[in-house]
Amino acid sequence: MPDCTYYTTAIDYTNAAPHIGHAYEKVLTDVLARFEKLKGEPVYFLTGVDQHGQKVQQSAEKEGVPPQEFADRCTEKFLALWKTLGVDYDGWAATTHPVHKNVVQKILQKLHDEGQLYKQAHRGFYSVRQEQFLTDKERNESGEFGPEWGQVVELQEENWYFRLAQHREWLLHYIDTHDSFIVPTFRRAELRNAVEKISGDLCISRPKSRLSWGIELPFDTEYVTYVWFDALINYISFAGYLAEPGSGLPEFSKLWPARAQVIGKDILIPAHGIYWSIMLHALGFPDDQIPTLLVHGWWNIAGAKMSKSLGNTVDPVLLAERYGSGALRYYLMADISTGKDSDFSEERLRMRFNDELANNVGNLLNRTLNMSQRYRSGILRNPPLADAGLQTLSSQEAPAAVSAYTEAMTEYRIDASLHAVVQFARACNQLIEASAPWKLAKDPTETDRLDAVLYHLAESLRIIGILLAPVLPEASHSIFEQLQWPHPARLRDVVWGQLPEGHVLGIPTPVFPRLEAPATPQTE
RNA sequence: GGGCCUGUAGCUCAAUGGUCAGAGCAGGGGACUCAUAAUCCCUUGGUUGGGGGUUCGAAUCCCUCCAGGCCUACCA
Repeated sequence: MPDCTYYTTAIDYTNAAPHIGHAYEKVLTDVLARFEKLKGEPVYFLTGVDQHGQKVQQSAEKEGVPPQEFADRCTEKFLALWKTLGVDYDGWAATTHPVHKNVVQKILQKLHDEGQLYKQAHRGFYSVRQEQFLTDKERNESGEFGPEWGQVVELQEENWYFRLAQHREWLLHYIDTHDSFIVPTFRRAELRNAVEKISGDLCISRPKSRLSWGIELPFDTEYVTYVWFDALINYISFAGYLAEPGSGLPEFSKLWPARAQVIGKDILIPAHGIYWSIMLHALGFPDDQIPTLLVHGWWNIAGAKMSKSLGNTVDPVLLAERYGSGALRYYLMADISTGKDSDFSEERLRMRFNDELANNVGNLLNRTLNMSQRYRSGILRNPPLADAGLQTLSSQEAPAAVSAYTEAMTEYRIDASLHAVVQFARACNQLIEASAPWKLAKDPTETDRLDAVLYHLAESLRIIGILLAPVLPEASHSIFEQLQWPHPARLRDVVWGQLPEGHVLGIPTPVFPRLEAPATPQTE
């Protein structure tokens, strides 16, 4: 068991600007990492960018800039977005980094020396214009390659192959005996069927004449390695695998295996489920060192048919500007159940934010502090009082909310964990109605009851602030400020009764101002 | 062609084979005034896509059909 919880995300390809799906995956992983911090556990969160490859090379040529410059420019957009969204990673995996290149080459050499790689000629149809070999998939109805491919010639080319098929039986057995390999479980069957159909090996090289923007094969310098042996290795190269002394990277044995590798459903088969697991196995990683793949779904675009002509991607930068990064983070976490798809809609973003955060949680804080200031000068007292409603809140509803939250978080069900928090806030609002502090305030004999109600509300809000921290770190901080709770968010503080007798609460300011529909909606 | 997922209230989604299929939003009615025109209570709304089957019992398991989505297709 590693000492430190390690999470990775897929690394994004630096050929286009980030969209909502990129933002979702990183926020999801950020929330998981922040939850570990909330528990006080060490965590290492790695994300990054995949900068090599043919598309980057082509796009750079088109713009007349060196590929590194093109990749860097695109990388900036991702870095800026993570900053805006509060994605707080510990390690940054950029595949053009020398440390990474070095590890990739060591791995290639090792596999080469052990006979896992071989060179073989392939004969096929090649499109000169598109600079790629064509398969039967590219043929049209009449069985020919259409004019979009330009001149098509039949030629022969030698390349390096990885003995993938040799590990097929191992992988099948591994899938069958390791329930937690793929989360959610319904993806296992899909992967298993794909593995059973593995027939050939994996081509892992491109001749430099066709692709120069990549990592050179150490044993055959006329070639660069292609995609998978470059990109996938980031998960271990930046975690300190085979690192030189003094590299400044983490100690590999403390991180590996990762608690989960967060990826989209589109890259489970074949990339991660097959190539990556077999690569690790071939490198000698034992079965208990193969990490869990947490496979998330996609955000589909509502009304896609209508806005197709406009290009229906959703720009997370624009959304964060319009609604704030907190609102966007909350929506992305609350409105999808991990693993499944969901429809993206700005209207739902506003609806959920307004209902659950502004009206429910935010207003709860506001009315509580306001009543405390108005009736009791903000001073908290906790008189012993036999009141069934208050007792239920403190001894049943609060602990139940915490345990439902924690359980859901542990199972990566962020939506369910947020639901538990919102439900608890709702119970607090109900308590206010039932106890009507504004009436108690008018009756001098009810002072104790008034104090007890306010104390219960303040404690509940303190707990809510803690639980919201992974998803809404800024809002959580501002709840604490208004409560004058001096500690950072820590899960151990969810124990009831931490606010001391005589504690003074702050002045209320809306933490979640209601969102209004913009004049020019993006996706509605 | 092969495979996977989904189909439950107007919308978004819940329900280890076991009370009467539940929440939130939206709709309708009412209450309250501490609060961000917020909150609270009551309420309308379902032949669980159709049809068979297994079972004492099915939204859940099996078969089949329908609809939608996704992956994959001797590969560079």
